[in-house]
Amino acid sequence: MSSVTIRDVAKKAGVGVGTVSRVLNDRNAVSEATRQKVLAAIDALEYTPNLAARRLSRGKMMAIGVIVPYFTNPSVVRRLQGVVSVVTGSGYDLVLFDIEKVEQRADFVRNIPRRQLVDGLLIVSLNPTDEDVEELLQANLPTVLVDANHPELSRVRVDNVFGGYQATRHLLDLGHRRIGYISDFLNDPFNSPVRDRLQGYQQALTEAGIAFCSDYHQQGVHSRQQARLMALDMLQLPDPPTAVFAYSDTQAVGVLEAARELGRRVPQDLSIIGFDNIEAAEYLHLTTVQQGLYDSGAKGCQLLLTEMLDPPASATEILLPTRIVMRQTTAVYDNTTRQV
Amino acid sequence: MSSVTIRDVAKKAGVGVGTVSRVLNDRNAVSEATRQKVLAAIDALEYTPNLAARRLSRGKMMAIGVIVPYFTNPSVVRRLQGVVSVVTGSGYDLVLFDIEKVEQRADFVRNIPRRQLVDGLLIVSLNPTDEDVEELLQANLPTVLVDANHPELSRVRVDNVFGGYQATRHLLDLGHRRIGYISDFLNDPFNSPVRDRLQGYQQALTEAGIAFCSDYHQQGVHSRQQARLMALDMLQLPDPPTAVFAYSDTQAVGVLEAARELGRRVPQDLSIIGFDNIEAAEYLHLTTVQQGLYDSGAKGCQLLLTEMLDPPASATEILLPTRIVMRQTTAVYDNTTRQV
DNA sequence: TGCCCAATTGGAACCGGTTCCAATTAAGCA
DNA sequence: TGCTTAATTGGAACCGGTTCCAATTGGGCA
Repeated sequence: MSSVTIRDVAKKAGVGVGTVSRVLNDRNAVSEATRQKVLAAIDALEYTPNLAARRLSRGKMMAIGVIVPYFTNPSVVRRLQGVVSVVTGSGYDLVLFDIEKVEQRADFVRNIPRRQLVDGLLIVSLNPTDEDVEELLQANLPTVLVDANHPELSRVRVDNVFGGYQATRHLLDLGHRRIGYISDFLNDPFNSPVRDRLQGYQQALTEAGIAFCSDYHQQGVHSRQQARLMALDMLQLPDPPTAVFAYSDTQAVGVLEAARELGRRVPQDLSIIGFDNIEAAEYLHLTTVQQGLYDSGAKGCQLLLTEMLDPPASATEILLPTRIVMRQTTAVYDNTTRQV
Repeated sequence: MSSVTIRDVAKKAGVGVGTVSRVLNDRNAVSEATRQKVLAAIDALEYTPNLAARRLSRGKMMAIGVIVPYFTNPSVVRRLQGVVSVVTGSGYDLVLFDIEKVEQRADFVRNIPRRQLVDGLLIVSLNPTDEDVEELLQANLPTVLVDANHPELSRVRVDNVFGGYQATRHLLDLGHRRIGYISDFLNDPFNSPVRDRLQGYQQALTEAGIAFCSDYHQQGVHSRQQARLMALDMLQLPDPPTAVFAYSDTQAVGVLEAARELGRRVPQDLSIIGFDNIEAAEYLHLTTVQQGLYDSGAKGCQLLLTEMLDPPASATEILLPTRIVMRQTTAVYDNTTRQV
């Protein structure tokens, strides 16, 4: 509750407030003797600058905002961890906004710049609309997208078309011909990776001379449970897929559960590949497409800090690589040992 | 970059700044006609109050801080989710501090109250020292602990002694007599649950007339990998335990891996029980002691908001229940079917 | 009609920093 | 020694709100 102000310090040290401020901010136009006097006074009074006042007069909030959707999603949490690692020690504070409902999104994106709450903004796994971007640019608020895309904003992401291609190609290379894709809803305007990966999936199929079969694609809300239900359906088709590509590891786990329920052995009877390489993937021995979740957050945050210092002329794009992590849920398609 | 201020609005509306402020803050001492004029001016100028200025003059930051250690820990993340759910929509912003190194802790706890950055503080899974508490109380900063303990601070937690007792008792009830405990380091001053659960474990053993055997307790840094190594050791003792109680689900997964590596069937040859009931526990079919992770965050945050409004005379404690969630990693001890 | 009180309203002072400008001091040089 | 210039320093003005106090207005009542 110490409301000792800079004026108290100035009085105690027998100097002017400007001098104290200069000492606090390391402006070097202060003689060593004076500096020592001021530091002594600060120490004696246990003075700490009031942040709100500093922010007001500097016009900077010394905070960066992070907008995160569906905080329950492990891949989002992992990206956030990357962000946190960079923010901690940058001198900025991290203000977290969670979006659980679609309506909240517009509110946040609109209000954050207006409220002048933060000096920079990180938007994770959420595609902004053109109007959002307009608003952001007009407010002159440095913004970086992580795992999201818009031509006018700087961004860190992966090539999801290629990722989907890689996953599908991996299964094709193992000899699979009937390959399912279990995904989030395709028509979610804020989630473009789901469409990109489908595109990669279709590209790989086409390349292999296989026609896309709509029975082999199911979409639903993003959850293990829902993925399980969709997989249960798909695996009970008259001519079920021998391999499934799941949009996320979370969903792949649902597929794994469905397979177990139906008595299909993985990988002998069914190959499963996920996407993300979340921590659970490792101990479930799930083959997956790895993307640098943590890195995307860290890199995005670094990029933001850089751009806050000197605003770039145009948006930069950092593309992180994806790669297959082979574990034990995919195997060569071999009709002779199959039980189904 | 609209720097339209309250004075612009006042001029435009032809009223005084005080009146505009009153309209903004819903003080009802404003006539309807004036209110309309002001609102029209606000609309026309697209005015939004400057947060920093408001914070400075009100002396409130409208933000709550959350200190979180080891953000990588799934149980911590889950608690944080609970916190986020309550903060969102409370009108407060959430400022997140991550502590990865022990040295950081003191810095944070010391500096946060001083910097007057937040109006309330939530400390998750980190026991404050007496000095920390002294500092906090002196700064008059409302603080609530989540999954941590100190008699002078309000807190939301579980009875870890009882939780440890429950877990061990469950194994004893299944007929096990050689029961291991795999845990974090006991001497970590900031982690008391690890000692509490050990106490419960020992209590249950004593009650069953079983002497505590130090070979059956291993401690190490909190990670799946380390738990795996410790389990590997313990399971290769001449007279290995038939059941293991792991301090956390994360560590239980490590034990699960060790068992698999050694060819021990779970639960036929080895029973494993974890603690927390994190999401992964469900799809790994891990028997565990459930504690309301999400709830603890939500309740803690609610408590904090309440106490920020009217400071309580003394600290409150909310004890959340724990209960066994039986899944498929524990079974009756039956020597006849054992392979080891 | 005149007086009193309550409801509104205007605006100065304040919150606690930063910054800029003018003033003072000291150093450098002829 | 006198003058120029650079280095320090003090402190008023400012950032953009809120709040309090004094002033104005209008209604109710005798």
